[in-house]
Amino acid sequence: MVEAGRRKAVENHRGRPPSMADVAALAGVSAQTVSRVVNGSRNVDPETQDRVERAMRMINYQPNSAARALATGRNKMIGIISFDLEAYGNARALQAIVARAQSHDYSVDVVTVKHSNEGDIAKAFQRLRRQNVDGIIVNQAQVLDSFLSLPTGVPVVVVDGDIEHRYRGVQTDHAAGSAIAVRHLLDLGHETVWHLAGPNLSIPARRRAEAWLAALNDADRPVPQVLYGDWTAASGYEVGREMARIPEMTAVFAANDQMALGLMRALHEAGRSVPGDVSIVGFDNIPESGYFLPPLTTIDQDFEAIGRESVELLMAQLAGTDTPEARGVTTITPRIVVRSSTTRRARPPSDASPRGSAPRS
Amino acid sequence: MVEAGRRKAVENHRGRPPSMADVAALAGVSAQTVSRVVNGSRNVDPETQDRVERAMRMINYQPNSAARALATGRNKMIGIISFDLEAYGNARALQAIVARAQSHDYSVDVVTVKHSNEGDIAKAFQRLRRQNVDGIIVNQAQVLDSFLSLPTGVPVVVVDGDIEHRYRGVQTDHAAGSAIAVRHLLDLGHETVWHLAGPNLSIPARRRAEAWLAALNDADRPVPQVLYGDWTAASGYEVGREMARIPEMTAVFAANDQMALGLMRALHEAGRSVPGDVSIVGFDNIPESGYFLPPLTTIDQDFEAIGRESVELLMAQLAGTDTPEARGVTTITPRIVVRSSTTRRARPPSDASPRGSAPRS
DNA sequence: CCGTGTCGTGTTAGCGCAAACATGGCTGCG
DNA sequence: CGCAGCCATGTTTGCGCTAACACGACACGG
Repeated sequence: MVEAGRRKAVENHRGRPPSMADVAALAGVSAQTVSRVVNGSRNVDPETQDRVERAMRMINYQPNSAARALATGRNKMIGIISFDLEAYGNARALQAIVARAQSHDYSVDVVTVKHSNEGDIAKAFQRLRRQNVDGIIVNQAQVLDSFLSLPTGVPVVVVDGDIEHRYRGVQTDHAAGSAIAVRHLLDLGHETVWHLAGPNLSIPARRRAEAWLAALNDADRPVPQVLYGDWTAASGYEVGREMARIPEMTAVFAANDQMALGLMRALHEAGRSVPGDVSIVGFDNIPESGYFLPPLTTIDQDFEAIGRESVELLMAQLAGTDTPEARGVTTITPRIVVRSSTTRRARPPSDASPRGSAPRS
Repeated sequence: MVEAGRRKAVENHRGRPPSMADVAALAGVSAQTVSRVVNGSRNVDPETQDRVERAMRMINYQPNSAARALATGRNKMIGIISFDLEAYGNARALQAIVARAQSHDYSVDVVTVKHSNEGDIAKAFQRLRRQNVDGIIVNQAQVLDSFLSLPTGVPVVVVDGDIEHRYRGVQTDHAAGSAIAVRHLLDLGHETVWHLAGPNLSIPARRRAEAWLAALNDADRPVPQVLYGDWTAASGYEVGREMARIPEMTAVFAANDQMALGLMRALHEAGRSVPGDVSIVGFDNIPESGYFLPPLTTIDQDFEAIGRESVELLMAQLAGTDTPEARGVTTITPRIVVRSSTTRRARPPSDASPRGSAPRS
């Protein structure tokens, strides 16, 4: 009986969910008036509005978004193309974007892409276009911008993508973050700073590596060879075992916290203490990094800001308040979080002892 | 000119994307025949099919999913309700679900819920219903099952939810995993095992705590007081500072890896070595856990299986091949990954002499 | 040679909604 | 007092697609 009542509330006599026509019949008005109430049109008599709203509640009416989309051409839905969600940064950015979109009453169609080759990304775009999304946010595109010339027909915002393309973008200021990290280590008296980089395909990884190089050049320091990981702790550990054999290495800037963790373990196993012998700075400020041994000094990215800005940029384009000529990129500035993995260099470079018999193999 | 050509390919003369009618006109057939080609109907002359396909490619036709949804009542879209994506397990499960749904050519509408109170979840359901999703997967519902009696009108699959409800479910066998963890520690000679639990609101947390208790009772061991964290490393650290003051504590089962990390740091600061003085087992096997100091013994969850099973269960219901009476829950068995954070108890409870003064780091 | 299928295709109608236009009652102002 | 203008509401139409049915051509068996 209760069950029957519940069914009744969800389906009308035609065995389908209630439509505007059902509401209209119940409230004694036309379907158009129901539509006006649903969409908050101003020109509705308060009493009529009340009657319609009561009728909607009575049969538990929900607007049909497909019909609305068909009639208006808009869907109140944005698409997100995202890569590996196991990566903390990607998941965080996705979370922030979804939350922000919801606050605008937009739904989110998420497409994940395993490999960031052009074919897979083109397929992702096509899938989203079929779903009639109103706009697309590409989260952390790890490829060059060639795919971005695909005709999508909808506004696109790119997060941490290549700056040279024709779409709106949002990005963390990787260069500023890297510069702060390098500066921090140099200020602690280290002769130079080594770099454990992310995969060269990744645009953020390249930006961080370039900024590290620039910061060393600015300070007129020797530039050690770059070593590459793939963002994982495992790769940090592998590369770290090689790095541990370099005696003159006293400071490392790792391109993310996971690789820093792997590096720390490798150094620990090699008997080199952090920060006693080697100071380390990470990037991302993952929630665990404050509890590593030792707690990691790192660069904090503001993912909330990335979500906020990317959605707002898309909304502005949807509303037409964003001029097409404004191809700018919104930049989010990161900040350093100093913990215990960095310290003043034990043997200062100024005195008689050999100073940094520079790079190596 | 190129630009104009591109526009032409995306829009027809009416300033809208090309429709079936446009394809039909170009191919010299009716719209219905185009529909048949698009949907792979068998009763189409190969030559006609070829002509239609060529026409579609020529004007870059994409079916309009809103119109299809309106006409058929199906949307090729499933909804996912997910909680905090910063939590590794949630992000992993989401990733797996999305990937699996895509392989069925279903799109995914993701709704995130900040607080798992009934109101917010009801809103999430409503939002998905408005978007006309064909089915819903609730990822890691952290509440009791009262909300699950909401009339949704579509099939629902619950991941790690309460087993007592009327929907299909998929879950990791938290009980089995916890039992393995406790058994592992007892087998190493520990008198009993302490438990650092997740928040009591969480169903997986409660299951793990209950299974820990049952395992101790089965082995007829004393049951220490449960201590609660909130899944974060920070909470593990806070609780850990208290735990470090309990001298008789030699083994801890932490309900996830992050809390285990915080606990390890607290013990380290208190001068108690892991695993020398205290052995620790975590849960989840996050990618970083193999690089903690020491590498963490933990219970590995098969998130791929969770994604696979939950989507398949939903697809079966959509296809009608799942009988409504079959209200069972698919269970995924986890496995232990033994690393260095656990070792044989240094001072065995029975004899006098210390046997095997455990290795360190 | 005519019924009965089957196959390829066309025609019609309607899914639920909102844009555009129509209508009729009322207000306000010269 | 009469007409312009506005307000609340109704009517018509079509968004793009597919279910259901219609239709002609041809095949085959009795």
